[in-house]
Amino acid sequence: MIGGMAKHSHDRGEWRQHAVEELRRAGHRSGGARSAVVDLMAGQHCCLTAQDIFDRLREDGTVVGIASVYRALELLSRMGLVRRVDLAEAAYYEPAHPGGEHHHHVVCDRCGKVAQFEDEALESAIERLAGRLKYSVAEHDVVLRGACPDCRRRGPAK
Amino acid sequence: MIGGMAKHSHDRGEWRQHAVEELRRAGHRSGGARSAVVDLMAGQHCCLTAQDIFDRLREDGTVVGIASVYRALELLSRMGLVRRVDLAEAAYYEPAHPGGEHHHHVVCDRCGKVAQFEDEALESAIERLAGRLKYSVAEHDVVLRGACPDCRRRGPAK
DNA sequence: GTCAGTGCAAAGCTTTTGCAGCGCG
DNA sequence: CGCGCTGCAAAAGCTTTGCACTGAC
Repeated sequence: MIGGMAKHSHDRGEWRQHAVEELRRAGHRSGGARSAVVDLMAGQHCCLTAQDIFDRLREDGTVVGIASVYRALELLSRMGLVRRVDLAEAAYYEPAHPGGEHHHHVVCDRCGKVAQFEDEALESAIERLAGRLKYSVAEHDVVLRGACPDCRRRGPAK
Repeated sequence: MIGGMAKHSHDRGEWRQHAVEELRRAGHRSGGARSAVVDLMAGQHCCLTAQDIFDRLREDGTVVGIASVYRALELLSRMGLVRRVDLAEAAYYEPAHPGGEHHHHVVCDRCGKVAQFEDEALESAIERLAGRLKYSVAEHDVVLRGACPDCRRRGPAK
């Protein structure tokens, strides 16, 4: 359940279609840069930085301005279509699935590798706790930090 | 290792003394800027940005370079004496209490106000979940986002 | 006396913004 | 054909780094 196994019930096209539809419904036109970002994001199950997205698009031969990548992510994020996760180095973005499907992240202290996990007990603890706060809680993020299996095996740091 | 049991009432001086001691024990000399940061942090129970610290020190008549504030926080953070919390706008720092006393944060989407909470059930959910991961988890952060009581009362956003 | 700690200024990064031109609808 | 989308370049934060100087030990 950690690394790269894509075992989501959602297939990529589903999210892509949903996103495109929502964008149009909100009155947005379909330009090249944002479409490219949406297409790329549709193939992701975990998080990428704006720079990652910019680089991957370029590798694929789709050259866009990085400002447009940021603008697209900002819009998608504001519309709830992507989720933004702020880590120390930069902001990461990943497709948000409407069904409430939902994961969080573990970051390796040493090499920076990010993995994801899901946990039902965690979610319900947060839900219950949120009900007791004076804030009306809309979202949440959990970030764990530690040593990934590789770094762990390589022995204590430094 | 993760959760604490009850909440200790640490007084400020206790943390300050502990920090000073640890610093000396690690072979660090005692300069003006870092001491000022330690003194200020000792009086905090929740998080401040580097800029906040810089400003408050200046208000108190203690003028230091902001680079020194960052250097002090980086060191204290690396030594586990302060905890660093990365939010969208900037990094926040707060004293870390050795006893495992431990809280998390709720951020208002609208006005940015940060509050804190503790939850035993949350801590143990995280502890249990961490045991199942391939990473060896050392730390964790939980950030909730939503509307604070004031913004909530002021009615739906925008 | 040495060398860690400090301040200032400059540089580095990520992210945002201004603006002119292009092209979707 | 108007206005939203885009790219470029410049600007705007936050944070780090280079360097010379000061002061703790």
